Amino acid sequence: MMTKTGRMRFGPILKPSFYQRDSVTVARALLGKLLVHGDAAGIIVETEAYPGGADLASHSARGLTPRTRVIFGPPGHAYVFLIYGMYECLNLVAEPDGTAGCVLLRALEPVAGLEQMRERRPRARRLEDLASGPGRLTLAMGITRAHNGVDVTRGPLVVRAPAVALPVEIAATPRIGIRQSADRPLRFLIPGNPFVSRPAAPANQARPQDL
DNA sequence: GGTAGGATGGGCT
DNA sequence: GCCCATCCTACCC
Repeated sequence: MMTKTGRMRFGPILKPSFYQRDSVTVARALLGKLLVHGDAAGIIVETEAYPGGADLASHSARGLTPRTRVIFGPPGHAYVFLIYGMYECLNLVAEPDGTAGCVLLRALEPVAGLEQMRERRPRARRLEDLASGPGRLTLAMGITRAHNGVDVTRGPLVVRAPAVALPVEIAATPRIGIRQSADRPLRFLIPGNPFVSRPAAPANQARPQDL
């Protein structure tokens, strides 16, 4: 989904009903949508589903705590947490209110506010490295733990549909950097997109006839 | 091209 | 006290 020509046009903000589905459905449906924060925006090209319940990789697996409260709350809100003492990761809460489940946003293809994003990521040499990883994504977009719990169906941090929806090919792979439930194919990405944090292994790439 | 190791702090046992 | 849903640098082909 390289958009070398012209300006990306934004469609409507995704409504709470978009998020009020199971986390795997939401993780797949978010591919090709636009994360927008102020002037900065990017196409979501890589996600991971963190269903609650039996998935021990999910923060919510061990129940309701001060940290996991947001994940059990209403859909369409941001869950932001600190990882490795240094970086922050943005999730979008899925599932109905009272049920745990969220989607980690792992990589964006930047389409707007590039100058601002480069200022926030002075070390990123290539455009492909600006937001290609969960920690890089939050840095580039100016998202911090101050955004934990905010409603992403009402600005300034929102997800929008593109003005012209395009069919999105989806590949599924194991999630990155986890030990529990490491084999479950709950990472979703647009195969061949150069902005993903890591390419899918060829054997795991969905072919057009599989969709 | 590749990988090993360190930085750094909150959550939970 | 241990475990991380990570990133960057140094160093080695």
